Amino acid sequence: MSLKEKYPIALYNTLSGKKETFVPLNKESVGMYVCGPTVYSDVHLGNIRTFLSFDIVYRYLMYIGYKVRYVRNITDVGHLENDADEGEDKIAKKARIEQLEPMELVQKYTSGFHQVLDQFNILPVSIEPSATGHIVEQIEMVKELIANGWAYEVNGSVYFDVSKYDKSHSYGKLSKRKIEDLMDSGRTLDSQDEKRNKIDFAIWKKASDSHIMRWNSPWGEGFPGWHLECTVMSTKYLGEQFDIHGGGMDLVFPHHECEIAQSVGATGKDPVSYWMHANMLTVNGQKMSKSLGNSFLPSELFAGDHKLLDRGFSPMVVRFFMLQSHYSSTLDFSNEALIAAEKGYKRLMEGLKVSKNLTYSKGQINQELEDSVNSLIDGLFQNMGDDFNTAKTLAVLFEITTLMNNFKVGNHNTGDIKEETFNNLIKHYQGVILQVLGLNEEVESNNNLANGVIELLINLRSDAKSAKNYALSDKIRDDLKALGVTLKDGKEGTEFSID
RNA sequence: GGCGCUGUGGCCGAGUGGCUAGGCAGAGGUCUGCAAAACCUUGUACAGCGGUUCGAAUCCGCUCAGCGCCUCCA
Repeated sequence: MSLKEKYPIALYNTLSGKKETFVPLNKESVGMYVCGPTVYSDVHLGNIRTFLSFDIVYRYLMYIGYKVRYVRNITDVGHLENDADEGEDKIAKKARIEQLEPMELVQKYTSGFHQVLDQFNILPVSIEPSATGHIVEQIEMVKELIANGWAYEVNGSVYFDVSKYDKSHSYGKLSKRKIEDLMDSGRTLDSQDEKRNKIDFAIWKKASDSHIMRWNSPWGEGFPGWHLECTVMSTKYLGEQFDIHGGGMDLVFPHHECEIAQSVGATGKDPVSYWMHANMLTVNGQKMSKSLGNSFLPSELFAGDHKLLDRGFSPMVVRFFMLQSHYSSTLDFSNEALIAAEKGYKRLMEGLKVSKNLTYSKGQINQELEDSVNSLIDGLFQNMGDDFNTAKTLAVLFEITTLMNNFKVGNHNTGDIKEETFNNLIKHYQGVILQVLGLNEEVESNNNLANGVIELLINLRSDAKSAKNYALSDKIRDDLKALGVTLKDGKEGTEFSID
């Protein structure tokens, strides 16, 4: 029985508002689409949280045996600066400010994005399509939407007719909105409007004379609307219907709502089985966002170069910090919380190291321990399978960590449990930490010279201790500590760790 | 204004109607030449007020506080 059969997954579906048992369209494989960034500036930590959340989903699905095609787009055109369908394209505007060709700008921030993901050990996705690479497909879909009667053209722009769509399908079913409320709330556009109704959205926009990013289309030169790219690219790479669609909570409306309307309008099918949304990272209770000016850049975090931070924190500490909460809860970012997370992370990494040095030796089976170890292993999968609850999974990992230390110290013998159980425990303890949660050991000094010198000092200290020269032995210990090398005396001798 | 979410012990943060979350910090102990690490033990909790129930942090109502979406945003 494979892991994915043994441990079914329940996940919260925004569409139904309930936790549902995950049943993929194809038994062995999963199609997942996540809305990627608009590459007009550096990604901040809030963005990272979302991509991390889905990295966990991706990793766990693979760990339990699914083949996953994970598509995450790069938005490099179509996001307008202001009110939907008004103002300047973000990419074009930033390109002008930075005096770059739009494509240069896109390249710059796409590279930066990848670099940051890599630092956080977020795996590359299966396919990473860009909006500008799919203009032809987008034009095709606009044509289909017009042909199917869901869209209309005005002065070279094409809009989706939301009111008409709502008469036969329910627009707003994902975000639980009623079309009447939408009609009489929100801001009224002050400029002339080509749209039949204010809630209609652009799927193709005519390019003004000054607009640089433009393509030929049956409606003249223009560019695609924001929501269209995701519908087009998810359909192209995952099919008209696929399993999971994810993104940040702030994309539920209007972005994902519009995606559903476009898919249904174009293919007649509801595109997604499970909609998942990651909650926001907050700072002092407020959403971290560029426009509020409270965002942290990864580089500021690593260097501690931010007014709210006393010092820097490593990417893995931040990853651990984020995994301590559930993806669907808001998470508040603070100096104190990071310090606590750093210690917890180190404890877990020490446990990992201990687990690597344990070997099994046969003994008398302690049935009570045997049972509790088996339920710990089950707990790992049950908690991950319970809507990817990394917080609960970490709690189990810490319990196993204590057990690992007990094996090491001799409070328990590895032979107290069956060999098969022991091997299973080690395998999944390490597997969940490294493969599923993606918590790597930070690159310790692989410098042989440094390690050799530290070992030498440890030996000298040991000699000094034997000679009861505690002044010298303590000096060695304290001076090494000052350099960031912590010595730990144990039964088997002295170990060290480098901060 | 409309729709929705949150409020847990010193801090962060899980949580199924009845059974220990976990991490960090604190207290006591074991080990140690002393420390550190590790191990063992350990306290204060569910915003307020009502209600449902044999029993609620967990369900319902009201109040207070904070937040999100409704405009670009992960």
